[in-house]
Amino acid sequence: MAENEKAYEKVVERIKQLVVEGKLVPGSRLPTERSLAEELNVSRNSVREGLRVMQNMGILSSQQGSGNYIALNFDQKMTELLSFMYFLKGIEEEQVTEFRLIIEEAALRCTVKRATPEDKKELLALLDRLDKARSEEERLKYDKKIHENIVLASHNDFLITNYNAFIRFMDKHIESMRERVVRGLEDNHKLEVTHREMVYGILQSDLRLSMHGLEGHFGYIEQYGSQD
Amino acid sequence: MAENEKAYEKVVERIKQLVVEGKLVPGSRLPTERSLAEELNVSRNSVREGLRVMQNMGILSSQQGSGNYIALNFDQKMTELLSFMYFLKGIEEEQVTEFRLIIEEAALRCTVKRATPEDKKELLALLDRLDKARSEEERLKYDKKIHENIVLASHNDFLITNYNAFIRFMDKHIESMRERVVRGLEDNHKLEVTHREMVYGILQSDLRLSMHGLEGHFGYIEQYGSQD
DNA sequence: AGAAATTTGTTCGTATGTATA
DNA sequence: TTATACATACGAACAAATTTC
Repeated sequence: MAENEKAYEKVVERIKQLVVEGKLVPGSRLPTERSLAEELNVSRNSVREGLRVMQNMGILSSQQGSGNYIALNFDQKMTELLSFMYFLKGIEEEQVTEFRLIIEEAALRCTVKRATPEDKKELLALLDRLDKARSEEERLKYDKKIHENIVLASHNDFLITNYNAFIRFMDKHIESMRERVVRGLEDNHKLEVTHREMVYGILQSDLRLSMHGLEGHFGYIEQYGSQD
Repeated sequence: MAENEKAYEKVVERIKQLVVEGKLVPGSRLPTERSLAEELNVSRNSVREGLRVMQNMGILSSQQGSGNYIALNFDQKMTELLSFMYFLKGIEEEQVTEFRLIIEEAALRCTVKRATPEDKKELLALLDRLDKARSEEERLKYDKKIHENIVLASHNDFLITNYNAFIRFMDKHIESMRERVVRGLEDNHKLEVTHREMVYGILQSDLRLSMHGLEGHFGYIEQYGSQD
């Protein structure tokens, strides 16, 4: 046999196989734990170890008394996982800011081309709320939301997933960065102008205006945002 | 109690906590399964379910007879996971090509600024081998390697991880795409010129030249590479 | 080198809570 | 309501690999 494969790996591979073959689609009920155990010649505990792995990846959900079902809502789990891995890797600050700019710049290009009327309406609403916000806490909230919605409006799932993971990973870092930028600029006016340019550029499909806003935004980050 | 948290989730959270607190760093040995079980008031089976989840995420590795350890190299598992998730998401072809261009364009910008003499030497060597390659199989190999090394030379871990996952996920797709492009262009000469421009641009820190090569490359993909 | 202790790998049996017909 | 099927969870046992003395 020469089976170096662990028992639980058999289970994971079997489920993956069924998914890839299309025999399991979202909503499908998996074979019961007992029947999987019998089929793969492993114990039920090993089956459970394998199913747990898939469950934690967001690929299936378990319902006690009913069964295990293919779920396919891994966005959340994926985000969680990516952030934790980035944390473990301990990536340098320079790379972090660089990557954020890369994602946002790419998203902006897509969004200017592709934003729907609904996207535009939402962005305008957020800009308005940011404008009327009275506390720094509120401004931080809508600042974040504007950036997030620009990425969402790119309608590119790769960009969206990466951005979500990144933001989750960097949340605290970004908050303190905004603080330093606002302090450096003495008030938020200049910063808000950059948001306005980004959004108006999207509304008018004017890439140059949007990019000018983004470059200004990250220019301030470079100028005032660094930690030391 | 009203504990909705499942037993294995306790374990995952505990390990994460230890990592975040810095009590576990890459290479550390975890508490034994039995001691974790006792500490968290769960059975050893539940502990194992939790550890399996972490193991499959690439966060830890198990050695029979020795113990469980926080992993040193997450990259491989991370790549594998990302690829599978991308597969499951079933992302549209348009988004795929778009994302690839985004990553490679961003990497090129970084690499032109940041490539080390070793990076440049390696790229030049690969270009030479691509030039001298006699079979289409060999050309495909060095084509891939040049793109990969350009990303590696960006020295941005986010970009590198994403590219690796992406390539793994899209490997077959990219191979057949190159085939169609070469057939469309009738020979590889034009395609090789784009590689040459990218690499020479990096050697001479000439972003414009590099970008011209990349744009040409993806232009051919857009023109001939689509599936239908 | 070898024996003992430790630790993970795997299995089985049992009890319990939940969903479904 | 009852009976059945199912996941959840625990504990005990032994095998296999590693470490320690």
